[in-house]
Amino acid sequence: MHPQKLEGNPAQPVIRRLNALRPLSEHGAVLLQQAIQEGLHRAGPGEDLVIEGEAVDSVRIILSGWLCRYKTLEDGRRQIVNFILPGDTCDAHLYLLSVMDYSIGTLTSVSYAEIKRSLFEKLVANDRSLAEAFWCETLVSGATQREWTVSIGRRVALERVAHLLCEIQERLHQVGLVDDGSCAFPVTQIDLADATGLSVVHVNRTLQELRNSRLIVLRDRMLTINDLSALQDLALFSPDYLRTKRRG
Amino acid sequence: MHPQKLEGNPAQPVIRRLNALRPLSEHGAVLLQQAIQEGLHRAGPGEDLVIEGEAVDSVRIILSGWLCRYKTLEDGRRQIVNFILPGDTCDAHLYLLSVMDYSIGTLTSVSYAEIKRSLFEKLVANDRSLAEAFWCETLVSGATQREWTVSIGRRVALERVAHLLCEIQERLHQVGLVDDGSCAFPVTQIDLADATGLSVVHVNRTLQELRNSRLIVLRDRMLTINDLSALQDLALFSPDYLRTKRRG
DNA sequence: CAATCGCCTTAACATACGTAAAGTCGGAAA
DNA sequence: TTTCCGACTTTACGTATGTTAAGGCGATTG
Repeated sequence: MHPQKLEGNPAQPVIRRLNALRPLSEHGAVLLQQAIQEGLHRAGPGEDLVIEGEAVDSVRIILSGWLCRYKTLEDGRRQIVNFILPGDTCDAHLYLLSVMDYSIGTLTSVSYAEIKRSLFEKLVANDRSLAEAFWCETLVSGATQREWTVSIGRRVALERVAHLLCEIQERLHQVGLVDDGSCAFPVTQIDLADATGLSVVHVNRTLQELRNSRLIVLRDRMLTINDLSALQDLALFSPDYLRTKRRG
Repeated sequence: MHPQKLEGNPAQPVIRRLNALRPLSEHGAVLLQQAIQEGLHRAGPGEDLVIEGEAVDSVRIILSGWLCRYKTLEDGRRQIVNFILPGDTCDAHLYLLSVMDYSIGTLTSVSYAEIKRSLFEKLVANDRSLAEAFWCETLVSGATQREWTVSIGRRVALERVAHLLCEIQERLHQVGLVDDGSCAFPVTQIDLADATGLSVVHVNRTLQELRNSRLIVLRDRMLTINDLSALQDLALFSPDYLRTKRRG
């Protein structure tokens, strides 16, 4: 599947992402694109696509827009455990479990493809490269979750916020959504607080500090990282966990 | 595979655990036991079986003993991201990625089976129930990682420590290693601190508080939970994420 | 037997971060 | 236009948790 064939194709970020994890066969890419075309959906901002405790019977592939996975405690405390970005697949295999252990909410309006479990299983049965790519995605998402555990457990606020910004820009970069250090960043400080385990006030303080040291510009839902390597050093960020090289 | 066939069999906890995730075929259970018999190993306490940044080419199934997955930051800060208990499989599919994003260290002496990637792939290719069981294990471990993120991000110290104790006893219970509310607990307070994102001193304070309220007894590497439902309430613990029901 | 070591415990003190509250600002709605 | 609302910002203050330091105690070692 060559890049030039993908221009203007809504499946572009997905193919690009999966290809990076595990090169797709021509056949697999075609199958996947068909399945995506047939399952197109949209949702507005602030909607829940999946609710904790319910069963799901399909896989969703995000074509554009941002979402997050989150869990809530009985008393309302909320923790975002992951951001879901264009090209990401939600829950590629989670229908194997009986119920979801988290909710998925949209942060922006999103377009996505919903693929029924039966069709998804046919896809991965028919093309090994697809099956492996989806599994790699699940594994990388696990590695990301571990890194979040480290971040929240051991990084101080400044490092933690910086780390999250680095991660997001690295991931967007992989699907071609970073332009000269700038990318969309439609995350409110409330969301940022719920993602980092901090309070909103402290997230605000921390962002001010990053702004004052000229490391970032964050305004009008746009993030610009002025000095990526300085920010990465500050955050103790290494992109390895997000960059899976193909392996024999 | 009936329980009575497993008495004194080192593979018992593994079969038991996988069976709960996805009932194994007789054929699959036999294949697995053979593979385990042929790959038996031991390690002492305080050893690293896997080191962050290195490649692995095999899967390890823990038969007895405790381990943990951990990551370290450049300056030495360390975060345990998971405990690995008897019956658990390490990294069932992680050889798909090029390098490990974490280390695995032993907390006690352990016995385990090491299965080479090539053999493991034959196993799962030959028996669908095995393949699905291992994938379910990976998914449950992902759900656990998310719960840890919530715990560290949003639970206060007392809840957090209590939650960890509940999780561990639930998991040990599933493989038959809890006897009347008591189980082994070979985790130092240093480890506990690295797992909860707290300092050792504060872990100590927190344990004192749990002891003083008569919820637990923790002494000589043995943990007894006196009032499980009180502890679970305190921790906002729900075992759902660890209890995967089979699904059609 | 003394010496050492790892782990646990406690105390005193420091601080990163949370909470509460109020004000600003821009965009959407009426 | 006016009103409203959500998000951002800032201040003042409180506290959960971290840091440093020291002592105890059992197990191991020489």
